[in-house]
Amino acid sequence: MTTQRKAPDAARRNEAARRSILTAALDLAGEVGYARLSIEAIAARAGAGKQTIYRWWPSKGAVLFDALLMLAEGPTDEPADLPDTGDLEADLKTVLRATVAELNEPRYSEPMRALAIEILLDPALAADFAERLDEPMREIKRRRLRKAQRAGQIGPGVDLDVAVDLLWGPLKNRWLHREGPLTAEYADAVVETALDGLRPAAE
Amino acid sequence: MTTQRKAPDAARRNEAARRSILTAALDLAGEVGYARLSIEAIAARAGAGKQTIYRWWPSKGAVLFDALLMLAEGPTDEPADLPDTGDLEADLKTVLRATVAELNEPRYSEPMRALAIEILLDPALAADFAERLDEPMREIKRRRLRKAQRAGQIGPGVDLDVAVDLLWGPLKNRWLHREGPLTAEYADAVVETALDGLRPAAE
DNA sequence: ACTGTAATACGAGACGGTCCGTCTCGTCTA
DNA sequence: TAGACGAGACGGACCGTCTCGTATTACAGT
Repeated sequence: MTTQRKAPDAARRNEAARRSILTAALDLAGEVGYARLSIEAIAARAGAGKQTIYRWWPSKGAVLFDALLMLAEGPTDEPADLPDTGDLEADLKTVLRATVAELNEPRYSEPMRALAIEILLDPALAADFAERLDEPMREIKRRRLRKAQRAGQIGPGVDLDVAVDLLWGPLKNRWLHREGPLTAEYADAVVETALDGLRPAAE
Repeated sequence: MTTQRKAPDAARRNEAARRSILTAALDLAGEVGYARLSIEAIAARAGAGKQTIYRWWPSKGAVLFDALLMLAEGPTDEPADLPDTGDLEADLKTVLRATVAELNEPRYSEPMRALAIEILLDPALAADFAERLDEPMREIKRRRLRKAQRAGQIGPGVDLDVAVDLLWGPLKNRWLHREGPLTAEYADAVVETALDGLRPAAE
């Protein structure tokens, strides 16, 4: 008794169909938003049968996930490491400003928002996303902060996970909940306030 | 030509039906989660007709919103102001620990999560929520921080909106995205780190 | 290398199911 | 007597599964 009902043959997979499905998912997510995004519409737009989608992806969210991975695989791959010029504040501003720019780009932002919402609804997708993208990204951030901590630019008692939450969390919130405009100035203010703290500078 | 098709007569409203619908919504949200929460199920559970729901609420999210307001209207009403003992750090820890406790209470947390998700999908509900709950709450937080700033416990150059984001944002993120356990210790660490900043204490 | 055959992914869409939001009913109440 | 109420029928949108006939692929055996 196998748990798998069917194991589709990856060697026979139609690459053109895969690409047109992912592209259709991205386009539709950008055009109609998450609430009106349906697998039927994706299949119709892609000129694909619904079964082709269900054969290769377990859920709508998984399609979106792969679609965004395809979009991210641009010219160069692997973000590897965060910049380290020795100036922590400048480096963080560079990174967060880049994030702001990306989140203001509808081509990325709308499908990403759709994925974020789907993740809230689907624990299996959440686990997959956390393992394949979120946790690796967090480790990259943690690594940059750890170097800064060793260099004495971050206090020795600071929990680096809390530090990551403080730096990237506010941006994520503003973006997902559309709480306010996402600007480079806001990113800078977050970095400065997180680094210096709320208390006035000690004399 | 009126925009309103019908204006139901509030004076004739059945209070028992209203309460049983809101209670059913809360119970179902807690039992099956947002993904499986349907208006049909709420009506069935409440022993109400679907039309009764559609007559008084514009959307599923609006029902949840009212249900949570009903739940919050406990013994005493009006949270009014955040505590001010003069010790900003202690006061913030008190408040955030209370928030943590509330968010760990399934009776509040599950319907709240359902509402949070619905808000992401429904701009009209988002606007309503922001106006009636989120912005007033933010103003209360801002007011407490402003007092601290005047008392010299927060730097004069600090943007209080950014400060609110730094203090409450990480908690909200952990809760909504289930990124990690929501503990009093985490709340304390956020307060300490946000107040002191990431940089080592100046000598 | 060439070609025949079996396997299987593919596009298309039918199917029963759930839930949507609207619409009648007949009843009950203010 | 007007209007809210419980109940549920209705058409429509998608869901996820299934069954077609077609097209493509892997793997023979010569």
